[in-house]
Amino acid sequence: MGIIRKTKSVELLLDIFSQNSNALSVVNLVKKTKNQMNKTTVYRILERLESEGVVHSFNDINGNKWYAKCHSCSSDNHLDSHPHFQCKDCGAIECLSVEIAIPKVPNFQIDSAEIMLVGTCRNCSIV
Amino acid sequence: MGIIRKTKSVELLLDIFSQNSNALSVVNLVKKTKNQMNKTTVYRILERLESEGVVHSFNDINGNKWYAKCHSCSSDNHLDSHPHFQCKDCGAIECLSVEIAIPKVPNFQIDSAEIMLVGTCRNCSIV
DNA sequence: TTGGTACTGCAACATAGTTGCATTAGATTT
DNA sequence: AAATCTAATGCAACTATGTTGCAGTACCAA
Repeated sequence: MGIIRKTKSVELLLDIFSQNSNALSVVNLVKKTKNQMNKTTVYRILERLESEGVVHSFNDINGNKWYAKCHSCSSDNHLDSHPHFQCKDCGAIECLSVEIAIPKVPNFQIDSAEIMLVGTCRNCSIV
Repeated sequence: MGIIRKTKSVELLLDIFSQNSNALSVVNLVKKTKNQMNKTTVYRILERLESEGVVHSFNDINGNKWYAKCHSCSSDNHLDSHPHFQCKDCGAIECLSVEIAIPKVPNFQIDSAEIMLVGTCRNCSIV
């Protein structure tokens, strides 16, 4: 597996990720790129980027898929077990660079954790 | 607001919840009850039960909606900030009765947390 | 420059969840 | 026990997210 080919679509998406420190929803990415590529292509490129360890994905509190740049992932190992923060006012999501210890629970074999913190972001709480 | 009327559909759903300690996905509930009621009714009853504090809802790692009985919620206040555990083999979800401290993160006003722990459940790890 | 194949676009599909509206059936009153 | 009010339901049509198959296109290596 691998990003074997650097197509224009791949480069556009990588560009968008490099210009955004926040996470991006697939819905948003499809909208942003609808003049440049088909939604199927967006979905497939994101899949490839994730399997390469370039981005990681997660679902927000509404069940929609989001992607964000990885900082410490590889293709074999998505180390990032950081929490995500979603603003309930504007909907934006940020990765928080806090390592969260996955709680040990007796009798459960836990491999990973999805932690979504919900609140009000800086911009929205100013108003 | 309130469950003003105890209809047969409401009682059937309450029955199903009382017979299950695990969480139930809406998809599953719609299937289970498709001879007794319309899927719209399932969605609307679950909404009402949630606003009453009888059940709480959350999304699984695939973005689908689940409901589980509340143990310490009221209609104003969903106190349950417990984590959920989803088995990646069979897909079942259990509420874990562990109180998780919502991490404090500087500069973020956090109101609630959705914590989904992913692993292998007892049944699936025996095999 | 040529050829293999990864990648893309398109159309059609799958599934979860929502909405409007006419009808039905709980609960309450008489 | 009948009348009444309106919450609750069924249905059909819809929206949105995400997926699939396949034919055609465009990367990249040789």
